[in-house]
Amino acid sequence: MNAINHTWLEADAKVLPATGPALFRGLSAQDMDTVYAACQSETYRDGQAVRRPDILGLVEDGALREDMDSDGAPHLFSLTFRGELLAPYGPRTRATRLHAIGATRLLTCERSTFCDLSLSIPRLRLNLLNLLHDQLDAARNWQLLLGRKTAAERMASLLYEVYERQGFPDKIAFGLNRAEIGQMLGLTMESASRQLRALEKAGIVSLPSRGTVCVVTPQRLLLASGDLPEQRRVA
Amino acid sequence: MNAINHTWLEADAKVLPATGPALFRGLSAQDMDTVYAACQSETYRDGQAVRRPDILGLVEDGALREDMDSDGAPHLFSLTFRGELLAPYGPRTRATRLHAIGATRLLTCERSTFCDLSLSIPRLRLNLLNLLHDQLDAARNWQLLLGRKTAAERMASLLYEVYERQGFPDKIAFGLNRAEIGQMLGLTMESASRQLRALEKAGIVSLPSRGTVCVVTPQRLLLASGDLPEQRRVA
DNA sequence: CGGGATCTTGACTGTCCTCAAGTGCTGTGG
DNA sequence: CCACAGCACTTGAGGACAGTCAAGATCCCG
Repeated sequence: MNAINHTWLEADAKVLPATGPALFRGLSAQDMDTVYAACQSETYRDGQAVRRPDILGLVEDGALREDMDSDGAPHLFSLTFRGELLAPYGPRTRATRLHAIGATRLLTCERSTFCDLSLSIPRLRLNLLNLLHDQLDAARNWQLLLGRKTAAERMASLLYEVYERQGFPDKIAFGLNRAEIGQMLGLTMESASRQLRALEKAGIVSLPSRGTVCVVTPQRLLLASGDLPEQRRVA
Repeated sequence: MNAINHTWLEADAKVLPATGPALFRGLSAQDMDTVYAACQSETYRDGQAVRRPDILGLVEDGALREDMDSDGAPHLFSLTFRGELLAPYGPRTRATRLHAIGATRLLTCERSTFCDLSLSIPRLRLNLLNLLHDQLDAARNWQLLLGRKTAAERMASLLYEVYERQGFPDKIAFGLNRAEIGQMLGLTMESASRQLRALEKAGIVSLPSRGTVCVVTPQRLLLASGDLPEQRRVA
């Protein structure tokens, strides 16, 4: 390793604890002040349409759903939770629509503002790049889910992933109905319902009310998702 | 639009015709010389394992396959053709392996070198970001394919996509067997074979030899892929 | 020409989708 | 407080599509 100072892709620095959003990893408190001063925070009600940010959208609170129009009807495509970045859209991105799930706060930034910010805080660019990589990873994992998993494994995977991304809460508040869960998993409403009930009957989750799921035995949920390395079949 | 000059995310410039790799879009001939002087060009034989580049890998000639290990056995996951960029890997990327398909030339660049390059050629950073966005788009389209398409539509989609990405050649040389085609599409070898033969019987493609597909009627192939907007069912 | 790998095809099975009926929430109005 | 309507959800029966298993055909190589 040479010691040249690269402003764009610098090595990891330890300035802030790794608690906050990944976008702000490694930023000093002073940097954060600069960022917040430059960005706008927008608030949305449950179900309200969200304007897609120019380049950067960070969910500060609540959650966002992204719906895609394919074959006529819109269908739920992805979720973005608190602390996560909205998937950016490139020049050739399919049209999707954003809506708030519950009361949601979104930190956004104009393209030009972000450019200025990233000039003074190079670390921001590195973080954005890493987040893009993460999103690519996530998309690939989802490809694995849709291409190679059974309905039961898909449901378990989705539940565990949401459980994990929401920080292992007592109850995960989806705000999604069976049809929407099915859309994410490439399943019908009926299949989604059946799989969810099967997990409930197995004692892995409980369904106290509509749109709410409690994970009772996380290990067994993870096991059911087929993502544990021990499950690999012998060649 | 204000006229502030942003070195990182500048507006489109027209310096070179849009023929070459998207990574070099908008670069002057002089810039290109700088890039090629800084990067290494590696040559691989058919089937040879490819060292994953640090940050940047551009396929100058040939093609690369990327295999992922899930549930024990490796399976073909994605293809990168001439002029395209290798999907970058983030801090949390699943382990994948790269192999050349046919004689392949790969332009690579050290992380530090790329940093230096992008300092002197800011446009390079913009292009890289746009390419990342494109890859995210592609991953999402593939999610759509795996989640919502039938076997027949998947096969047609794959063929048309490869046909398009290879520049509409007379014959597309896959270099893949039925099992590998199936892996990409979330199908078995037998299903892949059946779907290919169905397209052949329908006169949409011809299969002159193993690993080779000729697109006879591109329109009908595109139609079979289910990606034409006219096909959208009325709500 | 022969051997091995790849591909094709058929019969059967299983998973998930479709269609349909029924159940249980939730909010509203009497 | 109850009746009711509307909606989401559940459950079942049957069917379609893709997977599995197995046999046979074809190609490619030496």
